[in-house]
Amino acid sequence: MTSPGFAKHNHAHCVRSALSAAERCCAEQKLQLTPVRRRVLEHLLSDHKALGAYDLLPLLAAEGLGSQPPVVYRALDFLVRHGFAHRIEKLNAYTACARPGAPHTPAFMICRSCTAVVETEAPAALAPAAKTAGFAIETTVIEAEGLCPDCQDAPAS
Amino acid sequence: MTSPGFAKHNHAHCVRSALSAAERCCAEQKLQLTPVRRRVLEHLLSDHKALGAYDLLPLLAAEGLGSQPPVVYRALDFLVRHGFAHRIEKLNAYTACARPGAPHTPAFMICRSCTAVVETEAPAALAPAAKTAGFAIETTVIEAEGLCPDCQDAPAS
DNA sequence: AGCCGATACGTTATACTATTACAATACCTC
DNA sequence: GAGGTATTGTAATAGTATAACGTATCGGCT
Repeated sequence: MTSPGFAKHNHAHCVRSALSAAERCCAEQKLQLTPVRRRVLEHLLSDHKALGAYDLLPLLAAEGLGSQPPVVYRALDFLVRHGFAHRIEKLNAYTACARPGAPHTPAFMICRSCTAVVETEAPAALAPAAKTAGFAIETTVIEAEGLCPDCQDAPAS
Repeated sequence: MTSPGFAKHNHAHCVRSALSAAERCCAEQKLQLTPVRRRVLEHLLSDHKALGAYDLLPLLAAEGLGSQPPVVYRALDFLVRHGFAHRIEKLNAYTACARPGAPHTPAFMICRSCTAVVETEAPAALAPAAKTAGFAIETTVIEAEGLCPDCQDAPAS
């Protein structure tokens, strides 16, 4: 499966497959996909956008789950640590992973107009520079901000 | 001049040349390198590390300059907008630019142990993916976190 | 059954990062 | 020297994240 990009797609399928991949991974690794964690992941999947922790909080509260910041931060930490979600540094926000289960180094394209976020695979962009400098890379952040195809066509709103 | 990397270098020269480049640019473009802005830039240059806005604040206050957040955020905004400094998204912090005046797209290597930050040139890593997706890139964030050569040798402190 | 350790959740308080809004000042130009 | 622009000073507040503590639940063990 290639990157879906900004194109329309069968989103219901997209959500289902991500959720079942997460379930499978959790089962294999004896991780607990608890109600809080599951609901946070579902909210992140509901749309290809990034949500801030404080966007998620009222959503959880409305469902009778914890309504204090640590609840959602812990769920996000779990999802990020196990590769079911990613943090978007540029937005201080979080988005569901497009390839849960498969280890990968993601890169993101962020539309500044409609806030859509598309995940793609990161080329090893800094490997040569790191080698030269003797720097041992552990994690990489690659995020591009700009305009998605739709928002280029429909300019200022 | 190639990227200095993490190697030792003549830091006094490094500071002087960055400052005079900033002065030259400001003169050419009729920008004002005011005392607040100049001191912030000097603090950012003093070390190859990233400083948070709230690290700079007491430094300015000790010099009789403004001591409220907007003062330092405005100075940082000026420096970043005109290419004299960069924001490190991963750290919510700011670092002096290694090539002031020359337009460029920077990438960073951040040591998680000693917090040193080295700037290098960003390859156009996402250009192919963006082209495929029809995405128009405006700005790019590329930051690698890991261990610098020194901190690899001297492990846990 | 009772205990233990590990894991997750609930809650309070607080720390850290950033911006809005408005007043005061300086400087430049005409 | 009047008006306009850019900059700074200051107070208040918004947005993001974590520390610290207690409680609940579950599984394994004796």
